[in-house]
Amino acid sequence: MPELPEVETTRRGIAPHVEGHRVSEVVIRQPRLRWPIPDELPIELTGQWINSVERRAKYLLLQANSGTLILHLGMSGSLRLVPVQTPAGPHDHLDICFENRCLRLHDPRRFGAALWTRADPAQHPLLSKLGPEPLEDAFDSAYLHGVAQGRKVAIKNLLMDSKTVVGVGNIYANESLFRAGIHPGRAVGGVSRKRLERLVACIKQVLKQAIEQGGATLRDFTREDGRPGYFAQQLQVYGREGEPCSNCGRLIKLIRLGQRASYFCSHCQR
DNA sequence: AAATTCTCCTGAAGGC
DNA sequence: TGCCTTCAGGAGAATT
Repeated sequence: MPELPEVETTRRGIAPHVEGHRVSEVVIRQPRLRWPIPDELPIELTGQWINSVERRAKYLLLQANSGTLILHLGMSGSLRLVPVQTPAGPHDHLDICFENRCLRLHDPRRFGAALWTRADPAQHPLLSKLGPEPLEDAFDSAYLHGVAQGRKVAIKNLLMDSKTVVGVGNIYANESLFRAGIHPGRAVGGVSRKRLERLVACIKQVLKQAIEQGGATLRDFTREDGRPGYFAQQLQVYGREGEPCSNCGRLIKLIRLGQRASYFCSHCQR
């Protein structure tokens, strides 16, 4: 499931094939996603040059002259670059075609999105209330300490709340907390400033490493050329219930926090 | 206000 | 083998 590293991997993969290229055709095959793909998208986007491909949280922003295509991969979405005229299969929702290639959005579970805005995308309702990017300096221990003050929500739930920090989904929340030695269910208000500082460092570290590895391929995610990401093999707790902790050898446990699977070592994480 | 639950959807996996 | 049930999950909406 695409989290920040997978979306960033996708961005880096498609950018060279998209930036500075002109859209020759837009084909909506199956408009039903989280929200319908807007009918006017082909008229708005065809003929436009894509100036840049940026990422905000898990959204990809394809910036054209008159507006921006906002893409989200949901949990099963992927973007592939395919030769023009490549036959489409099930769950291929959208093609953005250029001279030599088509950018194809594939999303079986349809939690993704493809939207168009003529305004500043940062002001779009989906983006305007997002917290800081985890890899930017604004996300530091002072900020997290301020957010955590007086709250009793489980720290893992706070990390996965996009108002706190964006891009950290279930996989990387679990991994970050393991690296930081913090129990995922701990009430966030009671975690010391020093431990929050370590957590911030671990979040940045695990996200950077995952990006270097091309993201983690679990189930559906593939890169723009169809290759998998290789970070899945580096995961130390996610999906490893019953396996020995890589640090102490005790068995990894699984609990549910906010309906989400939370994996941890009860010896190493307190 | 903060925290929790619900909801969308479909493929995979497990049970019998 | 095959049908049935359960589960996974991002994130906005609804509810407590």
